[in-house]
Amino acid sequence: MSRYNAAAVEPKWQAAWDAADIYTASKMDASKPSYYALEMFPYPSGKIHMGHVRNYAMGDVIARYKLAQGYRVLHPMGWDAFGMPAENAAMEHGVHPKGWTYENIDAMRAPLKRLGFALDWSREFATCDVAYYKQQQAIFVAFFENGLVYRKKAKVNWDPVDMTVLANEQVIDGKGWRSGAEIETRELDQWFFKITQYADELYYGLDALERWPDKVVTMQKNWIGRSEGLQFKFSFTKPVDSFDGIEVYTTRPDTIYGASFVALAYDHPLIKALTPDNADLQNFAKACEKMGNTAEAIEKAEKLGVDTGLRVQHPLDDSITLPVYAANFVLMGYGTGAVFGCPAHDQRDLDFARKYNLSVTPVVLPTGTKEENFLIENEAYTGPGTLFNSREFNGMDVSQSIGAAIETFENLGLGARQVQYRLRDWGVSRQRYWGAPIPIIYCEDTSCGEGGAVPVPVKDLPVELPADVVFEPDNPGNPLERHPTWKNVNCPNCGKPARRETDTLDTFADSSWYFARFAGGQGDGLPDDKPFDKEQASKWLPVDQYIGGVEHAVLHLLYARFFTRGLRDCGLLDLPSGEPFAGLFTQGMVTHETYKNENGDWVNPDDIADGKQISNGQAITVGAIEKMSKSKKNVVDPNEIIAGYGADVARWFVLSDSPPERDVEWTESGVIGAWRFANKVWDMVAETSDHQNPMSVASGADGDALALRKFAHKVAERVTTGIEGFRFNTSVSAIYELTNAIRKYKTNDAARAEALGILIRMITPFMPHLAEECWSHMGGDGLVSVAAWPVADPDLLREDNVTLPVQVNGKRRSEITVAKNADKQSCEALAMADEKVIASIGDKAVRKVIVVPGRIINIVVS
RNA sequence: GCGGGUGUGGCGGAAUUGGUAGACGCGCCAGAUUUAGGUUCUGGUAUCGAGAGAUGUGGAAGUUCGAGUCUUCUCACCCGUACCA
Repeated sequence: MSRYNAAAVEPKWQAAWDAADIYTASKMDASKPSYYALEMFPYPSGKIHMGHVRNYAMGDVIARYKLAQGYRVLHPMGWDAFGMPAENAAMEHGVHPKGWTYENIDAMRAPLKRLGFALDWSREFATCDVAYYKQQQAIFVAFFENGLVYRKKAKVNWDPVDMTVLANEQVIDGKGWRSGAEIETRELDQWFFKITQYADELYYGLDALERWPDKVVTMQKNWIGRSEGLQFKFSFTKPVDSFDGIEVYTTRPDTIYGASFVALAYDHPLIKALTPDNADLQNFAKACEKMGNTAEAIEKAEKLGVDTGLRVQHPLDDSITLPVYAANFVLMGYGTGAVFGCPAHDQRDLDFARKYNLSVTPVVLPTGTKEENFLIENEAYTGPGTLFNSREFNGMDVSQSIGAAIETFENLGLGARQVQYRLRDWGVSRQRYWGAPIPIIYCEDTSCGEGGAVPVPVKDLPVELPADVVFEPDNPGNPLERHPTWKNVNCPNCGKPARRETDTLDTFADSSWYFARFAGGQGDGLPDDKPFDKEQASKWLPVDQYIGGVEHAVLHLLYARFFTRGLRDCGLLDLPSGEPFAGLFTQGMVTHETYKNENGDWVNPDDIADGKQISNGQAITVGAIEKMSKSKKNVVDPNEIIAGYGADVARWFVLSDSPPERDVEWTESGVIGAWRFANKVWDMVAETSDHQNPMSVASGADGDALALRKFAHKVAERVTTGIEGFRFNTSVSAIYELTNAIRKYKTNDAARAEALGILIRMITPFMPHLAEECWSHMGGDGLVSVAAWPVADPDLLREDNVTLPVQVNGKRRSEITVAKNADKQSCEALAMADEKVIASIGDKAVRKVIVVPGRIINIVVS
């Protein structure tokens, strides 16, 4: 037999696809229905890894399947190319971020092409292309003009050594992840996108996303954190300078009669006003600022506070007064930065009350509990129940009393219903070079523009990154800031001296609209005078199927949902729902065993033979199965797999066995299995020498030939539903079964040709090169990549006879074969006559016989 | 703590309206062919039992003629999140 030679076959068909130009959306018949398949575009680190292979292989199955079904498919590829690693490389190796990035892109494009994905490369771009960030700046200006961008002072994590702002994720135990320096909190002018303007829409829009994983929807809902409650004001018992009360927010206004104190954040304006004259508050503020914000620190942190000496009146009974505390568990960033404490029904408040000997008055009685038996000790009761100790609310159920309490406050003019969000506006200023410059000019005349901030007129865009910047490892900071001339400009408004904003945009902005630019191509290219063609983009969007890692469940996917709404409201995009991705799939990771030697060092699998490390002979221990990562040395390089086994084998492997949403473990034996399968398919086709048309239909077949046809059509049905349901592993196993069936069927006749034709077309989305080679060998017309998807013939799916299991008391004892439409009586008669059934029943009495036509027969005896 | 998810052979996993549990692949066992080297082919492979048979989907209970699937409780692991008022 002849071995399938992937190394020779794969480039041949890739060239054929290129020559026929079959994956370019603009070349496809515009009258066909359109389908937009997209995988999250890669960061050009320089190397593709197995995670990429799996991600793009999944998208490719969808794209090729839809192509075969007659859709006009857009399946583009590009590069998420701005970001820190390029600047780190610049500092460490003295290279320019731009050169480093474009070299990496070239290094990654080649293996992606070798994998044979059905990608439309005509729309390729990198987010660091001037043409791209020029349009991103235009979007920024449009957002600015539509009130979606503003500037404010904000607290940031400032690294005094690297001289930059760090994201929260980059602060580890209060120290900078790179410099190790103690991080300071600074107030800096920062640009913000007004994502909170869409908080409600972003929240409720999630409910319409039926083809999103529940998990992601839940995570986004939690992130947006919508809550409904009451905001009202406590009045002081004695006047306080320049404050006429304390605004608090609560979701439990029903527990107002259980209130025993009011607590404010240490940085609440009222506390700040009191602090200069109060040593206790000064110490307290220092302690609060020091307190870590790691999960562990918060867990352990004791509920602490300082009595301010101020007292407020109970809003519904001014004879009751409550003490006012500064407390470390109240956050200025949420609600009003002030709360009332109801210790009986909130654990945090209870801990605090016990510490400072404040009263605990229960006001919610759990259903079925007697008042005299209900005691709050060290556990607050947060469950449902009936109000008591609450005057006008007594006897109400918690669920109705919340609304009643809000109404009471509103009627008395004391407060109002209020919706709160956890979501904050998106700070986009980064003190970095390798990003899109924020297109703002600060005029020396602060009456110009908005406080001197003037957006760069669209005609003056792009604000291009200067090439001549210096990266000094000892002087990190922002090279744009250090550039001798770049920031010096004249105000576009009034011509007075001005300076450029030297901050660049958060790179999450880059990935928030790239899918629209892909979709908004015109003719052969992407427009240079606008972000995207409105008509084209509106036609393709939303993306029909988006695929990527679950690590983007919140930030990227939320920012993109914000951007499409902003683009819509700026009139740039016609997308009423505002939703960029109609279907989302989050795929699992590619994992691999890890290995350690006697020193406890990670060992590369290549360096292991017979349980010993080749380079030094040390014994190897097999560790946990983990995500492939350089640090754990458990990475398998896709290039080596492609070179050794071929792209098809790599693709087939990452899609078989594990369900797509779960992790798949890369194993050598699994790869060999995939490789053997590819060879089996090729052998079957290769021995078919008389070139029967793979599109043929063996309509006259009977006997074994008919059985094979029926089976092939059944498998076609299963493979199709597997792909539709994102269960590629089940499609793969169905394909295996068909392969086994064809191999057992020895006759080289029309039925076999038909079954092979179905098989080849079904493996096309998974192993397109092998499929083309087989198709060509069989004498199929044109390219199988554009051949029609096999549709099961309903006549062949229908079975005339069925085998029914016969149970006695729920245990399977025998089986009978009956006509599909046999009536209950005849089924029962046949079952009762079965020898094994008779033996099982013995001398027991038959109580009941259940016949489920086409399914099962169960005989109940006793 | 809260939210979400997952638990099925030696392993990855099938079983999508409650109806033959273990498809398919890997591994393993036996045989055949070939033989130097990622062969190929045939058969077998949940567990206990010689056998008939019994048991079996993390555990316990329940609903049902019938439960991997539904209900309640419970255990383990994974992911997300964190003083959100």
